[in-house]
Amino acid sequence: MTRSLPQADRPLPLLSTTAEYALRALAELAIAPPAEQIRSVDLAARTGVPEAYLSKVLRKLVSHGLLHGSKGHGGGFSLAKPAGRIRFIDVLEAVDSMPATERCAFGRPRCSTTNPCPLHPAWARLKHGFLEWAQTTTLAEVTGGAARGGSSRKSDRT
Amino acid sequence: MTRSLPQADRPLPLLSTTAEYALRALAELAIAPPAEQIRSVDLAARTGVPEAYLSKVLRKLVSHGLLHGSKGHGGGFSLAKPAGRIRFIDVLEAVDSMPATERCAFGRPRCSTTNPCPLHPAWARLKHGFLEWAQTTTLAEVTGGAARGGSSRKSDRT
DNA sequence: TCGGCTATGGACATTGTTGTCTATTGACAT
DNA sequence: ATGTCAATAGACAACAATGTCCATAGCCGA
Repeated sequence: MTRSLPQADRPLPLLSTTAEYALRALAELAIAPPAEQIRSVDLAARTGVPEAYLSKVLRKLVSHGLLHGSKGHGGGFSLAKPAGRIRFIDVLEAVDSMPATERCAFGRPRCSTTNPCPLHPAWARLKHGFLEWAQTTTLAEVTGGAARGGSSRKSDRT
Repeated sequence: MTRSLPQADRPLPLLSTTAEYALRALAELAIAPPAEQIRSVDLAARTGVPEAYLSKVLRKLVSHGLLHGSKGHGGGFSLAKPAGRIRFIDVLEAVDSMPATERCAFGRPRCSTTNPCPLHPAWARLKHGFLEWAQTTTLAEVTGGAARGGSSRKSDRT
C-alpha cells in the first residue's frame, strides 16, 4: 500500500519537478474510475511524491479549477472537468511552470521577428514546439490511449 | 561599453539559466570575426551575464572542447570549432543542462514503449521534440541566418 | 627579467525551489 | 452534538542553482 515509488532524482530542465508532480497526480486521477475521490495521501503513495508537498500542489490545482477537493470522511480529490478538457498548458500555468515565452533568450529588451536577436529563430522554434505540445496534449491521452474526454467535438467512440 | 543588458529575470523551465548564458556567449562569439579573441569581461557586458558566473560557464565550455581560451594580454575566448559543428546539444551537455531523457515522468522504475506508463506517449513526444531541436540546431544558424550547420553533407562555406 | 593582463580554480554568499511540520476548517458518521 | 477524517493554510527547514569573491597560473609587452 505504501509502496513509495521512486521520486525525481535529478530535476529535468524541460519540466519543473513541481510540474511533473502535478501531471503525475492528475494522470493518476484520470485513469481512476470517473467519480472516484482519491485522498491526498493515496495519490502521494501512488505517484511517489512527498505527501506534504503534493498537498500544496493539489491545492493550486484546485484553486485553478482543475481539481475538486472535498473534505471529511470519504473525501479526497477528483477531476473538476472531463480529462479531455484539461490541457497540459492549463496544468503548467496552474503551478507557475510555464516558460516566459516572450523573453528574449539573448537578453535583448526588444526582440521580435522583424528585429531579431541572433538566437531568435532557434529559440522561437523551441518555444513553438513546446507550446504546441502543451496546448494540444490533454489528460485524455493518459487514459488508455483513447479519448475519454470531450476533446473531439465529433463523436468520440472507442 | 559597460552597457549591461537585462539578465534573466525569471528562470524559464525550458532551458536552465546557465544553459541560456552559455548560448548567449557562444552566439556572441559566433557573430564576431572568426579568429577574434573576446575577453570574459566583454562577453559578460555584451550578453548581460554576471562576470564571475559567466567565467565559470566559459570554463566548462573550454574543458568540453567547445571554446578555446588564451591567457595574458590580448587573450580571451574564441570558438574551438566552426560554428556549424557546435550543436546546441553539445552546449547543453557541457553545462549539465540536458534533461534526463530516460527517466519516467510518472516515476515508474521501468517504463518503455512496450510497457508504458500513462504519461509515456505525451512525455515521449516532448522529449523527442526537444532532442530533435538540440541535435539539429547549431551555432551556424546564429550567424546571419544562413546555413543550418554542418548537417548538410555538401559544401558548407562561409 | 619584470609587471600587468587574463584565464583558471576553488571557497563562500545568496536566493528560489523543494520539502516538512503544525495548526485550522469543513464534512461525514454515529 | 461529538469525534474522526481529510483538505486548507501558512510558517519553517533543507537543498541545489545561481551569483560573488579571492588567490593562483600562464601569457604578453616593454
